[in-house]
Amino acid sequence: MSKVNRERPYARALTKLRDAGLRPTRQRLTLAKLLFDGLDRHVTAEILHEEASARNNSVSLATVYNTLHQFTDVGLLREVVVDSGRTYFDTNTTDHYHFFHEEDGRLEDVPLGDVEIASLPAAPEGKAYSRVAVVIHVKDAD
Amino acid sequence: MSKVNRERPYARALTKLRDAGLRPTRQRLTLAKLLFDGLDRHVTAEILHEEASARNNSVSLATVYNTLHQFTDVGLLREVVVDSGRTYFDTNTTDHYHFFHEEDGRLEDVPLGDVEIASLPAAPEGKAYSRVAVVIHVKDAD
DNA sequence: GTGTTTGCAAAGTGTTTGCAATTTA
DNA sequence: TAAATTGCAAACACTTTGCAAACAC
Repeated sequence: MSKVNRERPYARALTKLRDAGLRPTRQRLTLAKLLFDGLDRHVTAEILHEEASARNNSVSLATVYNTLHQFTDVGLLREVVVDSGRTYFDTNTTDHYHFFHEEDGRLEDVPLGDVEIASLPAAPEGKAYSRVAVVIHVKDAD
Repeated sequence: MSKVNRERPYARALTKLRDAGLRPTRQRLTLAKLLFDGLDRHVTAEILHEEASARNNSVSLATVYNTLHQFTDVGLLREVVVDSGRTYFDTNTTDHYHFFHEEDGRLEDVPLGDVEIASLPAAPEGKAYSRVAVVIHVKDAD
């Protein structure tokens, strides 16, 4: 049973990489295992870099950046902009929104169905919608 | 008549600063005149710095940054996050949303009434809403 | 073996800060 | 003249890049 628990994340990561056409290198596997653990995650390059180091699977920060962008390019991740000066990557690539916790800079998913947008303005002349980003800023209640 | 046209922006800028309790220095007046020209503007520090220089009213970039933050602190401006790595400041401090033009990084106001949000999720336990940011990304239509 | 990937260190952006000189009230 | 403000240059945080060494197939 311990064998199964150890191997499932590895198999999942391997499949993700193979399907995306990315060589399953040690570094990519390390990061993929950290990212695609089954839960929706929101990470910065620095956090992911630290997590890899903490597991004795160090990946250089430059490679973490490069890998996050590669994963984004092939659709495994999505970039989220909530903070100028820090880039967040989201493992949930489906349409959805976010809570942004102002106190600690944490992001939390809000399912698409939890926000009902009844009307939107027409797109400007010659323009088409690309996507609608909704960030609900929350802070500690009094 | 030319006199009136030249002086009105100056008077408006002066009033803005006085009301905010900021000393009307040459630099603040220059930036206030550029910002509060009656239209809603979305600027970065670099753009504003260039505009001041172009009018032979140079303000050092450090002062532009400091001034934008001071204006924000006293409520004359609002910060908008749409792009990690670049801070935009908005002269429209009322509640409203934005179009973000993906091609050129330009921001455009969307009046509050043009977006109707019929429902929102409950704020997480112990949290309260701070504000809801809506950014409608648009791109050139085919 | 050959092309891909990695890691380092250097460079690049956008932004902030310490402090002496200047300006404002 | 006392306190606030400015501008410079240096420091900063985050990110990207060039290139030689290491790796995957």
